[in-house]
Formats: sequence, structure tokens, C-alpha cells
Amino acid sequence: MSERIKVYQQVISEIQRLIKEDGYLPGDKLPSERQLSVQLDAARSSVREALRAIELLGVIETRQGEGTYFRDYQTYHAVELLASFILQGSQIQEELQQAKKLLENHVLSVDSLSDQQLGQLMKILDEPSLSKGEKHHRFFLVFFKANDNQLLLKIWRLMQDFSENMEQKAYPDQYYFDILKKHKNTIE
Amino acid sequence: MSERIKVYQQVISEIQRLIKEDGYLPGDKLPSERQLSVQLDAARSSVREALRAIELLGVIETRQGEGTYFRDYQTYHAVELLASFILQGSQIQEELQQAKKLLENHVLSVDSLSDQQLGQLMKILDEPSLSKGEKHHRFFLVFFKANDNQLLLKIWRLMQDFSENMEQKAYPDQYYFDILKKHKNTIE
DNA sequence: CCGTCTTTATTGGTCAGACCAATTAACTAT
DNA sequence: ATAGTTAATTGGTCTGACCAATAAAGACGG
Repeated sequence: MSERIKVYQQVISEIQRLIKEDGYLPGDKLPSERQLSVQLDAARSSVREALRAIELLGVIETRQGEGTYFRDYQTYHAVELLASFILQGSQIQEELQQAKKLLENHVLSVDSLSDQQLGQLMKILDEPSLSKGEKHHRFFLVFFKANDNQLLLKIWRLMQDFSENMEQKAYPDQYYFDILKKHKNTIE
Repeated sequence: MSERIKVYQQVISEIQRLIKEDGYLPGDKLPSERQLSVQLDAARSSVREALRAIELLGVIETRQGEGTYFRDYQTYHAVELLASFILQGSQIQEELQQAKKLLENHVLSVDSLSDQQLGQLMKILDEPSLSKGEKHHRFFLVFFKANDNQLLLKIWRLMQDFSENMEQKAYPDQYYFDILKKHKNTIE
């Protein structure tokens, strides 16, 4: 009846706790698999199941002969994978777009941009080699950095990765130019 | 130099292909671990590493004695996981509060609440046994459900959980009553 | 003393097999 | 035909072994 808790799940929790309480930072090395198996009183195979799972998530990185390292965000592999399983056009996609837009609209309302940041924006829009998706990404990346909230940035990036793997309706170019114009006015 | 491809990653690809090409539908049963290990020419432990990884993503579901089943993905299991790692990496309380408030303000702008939902809100505010934190949670839960975006709800809940472990400045009672009054007016 | 080469130890990657636990399928007796 | 029992299937976990890649330690020649 009750949910059986598998060892590898527990190990994941332990590692999570370990990262949290011992204050692991991106780049730090985790204990070896053998050491973890002793430390957590689980077979190495179970530890590995846990590590492989969160490696797929992109939380850690493991290199043979070296060890396992806590990893900072970059593109999560899992996202691409998941996107292939998720049915396109489902409600998930709509919810995702809504959530993503919510964050984007939020950072757009940043007080003011520096001249340098405005320059970045213009440069991005002028770059013909960039795909629509990449333009969108880089464009808003400037705003997210201006907004200076790492958490929102990370969440947005996650959503961005997801939505890149699904078909999304692109904005017309005018959309970006309007934003840019608005912020130019704010400065003068 | 070149990226070593681990067996468990290959197995994941194989399973992915299997699901795609053989037209597996949610609920269908996958081959057993032992069968897969023969079929894909990999040790059972490697197959398990792959299965555990995509199980964590929420793509499949495994029950002891029964088997492994392809699952209808709709629970945002992976998002939850990823978010939990992101959140715990971001130690900055202020960012968390800002992000949480962003979501809350968003759902507050829902078009209209039903009479029943308004009733729920009033009941929550009138309940003296609830702590400040619980009141806040339940109060906004009504709005999140009215807004009908499972993803936002999930993210908010995660933030809620994380911020509960930190001291958060509580809102005065008037805050909630003002919201309630506003939505009452909208109805009439 | 320094840098280089060799050897050793550590660490992940993979495999094989064993045994337990839960479920399912098959069988048997009533 | 049904209920109860037994056997087979399937996942869960553990142990130990061996390979591969890297890192650490030691030996050697300059």
C-alpha cells in the first residue's frame, strides 16, 4: 500500500542533503562512489543508479578516473530527452509558455538599462546569423542579467531549454524593436 | 578527447527509439530488465541505471514484481526535481521571495473568482487555528487553482516549501482582506 | 634541486551472479 | 467453477570481480 522507497531514491535525497548542508559549490568534488556506498550504507550499484539519474538531470558531472563533480547550470540534457517524450501541443506547452512569458514580462520592467546593455540589444537584433530562437534567448538574457536575480534567470533558462525543444510561436521582429524603443525613451 | 558514451546512455537512446518506433503508448509495458539486457547486449545493471534515470524523469514507472510501464507524462516530475536543485543552490532568500511574489501577483490577476472560491477565501481568513504561514499558503492556493496552470502551481509550491525554512516577513491581515475585497467588487 | 619517467593507487565503467520481495501465472484439490 | 497452493516472472539490492582512465607517489637522471 504505502509507497516503497527505493534505495536509489534515498541516496538521491542524501546527496541532495549533502550538497545543501555541506555547502557544496559548483565545481566541487563529491565523495567517490565507493565512499558514498559506505557512508550511506548502500551498495555501490545503488549509489550508481542515483548518480546516473542526477547526472542525466545535469546536476552532476562524472568523469572516469577523476570523480564526480557538482555542476553549475548549463543546458540540462534531460530537457532534450524529455521533450521527445512529451506530446507536442498538449496543455503542458501552453502552461510552459505562460510561465515563461510571465518571467519575461517581469524582467522587461527593469528600471533602466545602461548604454552598454542597450548596445548589446541592438547588436543582437542586427545579427543575421542568429536563429529566431537564439535571438530571443540572448535578447532576454540581457534583461535577466540587468534584473540581477539569479534564481529567475535559472528558472527561465530551464523553461527556455524546454520550449526550444518544442515548437513555439515566434514573435515578430517588431516585438523586440518596440521593447528596445521603450527602454531607449526611458533613458533620455 | 571525444565524449565517451556510456552504456547507460546508449540504453536510454535505445529505449527512446523503442518507444518511438514500436509505438508505445502510455500504460504499455516495456520488456523486462533481463530481457532488455539481452536485447541491447548490456548488463542488467547498466539497463537499470538507464531505467532508473528515466524513471526519475517521470517517463516510466516501475513496480516490483510487475514490470516497467511507459507513463503519460503530465506530472512535471522532472521540473520539480530540477527546480529543487536550482532552488537549493540559490541561497539568496531575497531572490526567492521576489520570485515567489512574482508568481503570486500573477495569479491574483485572474479574471474572476466563483462564489465558491470567494467563500473558501473568507473561510480561510476566518479560521483562527491556522498559522500565518498556512493561511498564506491556502489563501493563494485558491488563486493558483483558479488560474489553472499546474506548472506555476508546482513551482510556487516548491518555493513555498523552501521559504518556509527561512523566516519570511508575514503580511498584515489587511493585505489579504484588500485582495478579497477587490475580487468581490469584480464580481458585482 | 628540478623536471621527467615509471609505478602505484584511486576512481569510475561494466559485467556476472546471487538472493530477496512482490506480483503474476499455473496448477491442484475440493 | 472456485479457492488455495505452488511455481515462474520481474524488479530490488548486494557482492565481488575486472577493465579503463586519471591522479598521486616514487624513482631516476640531469
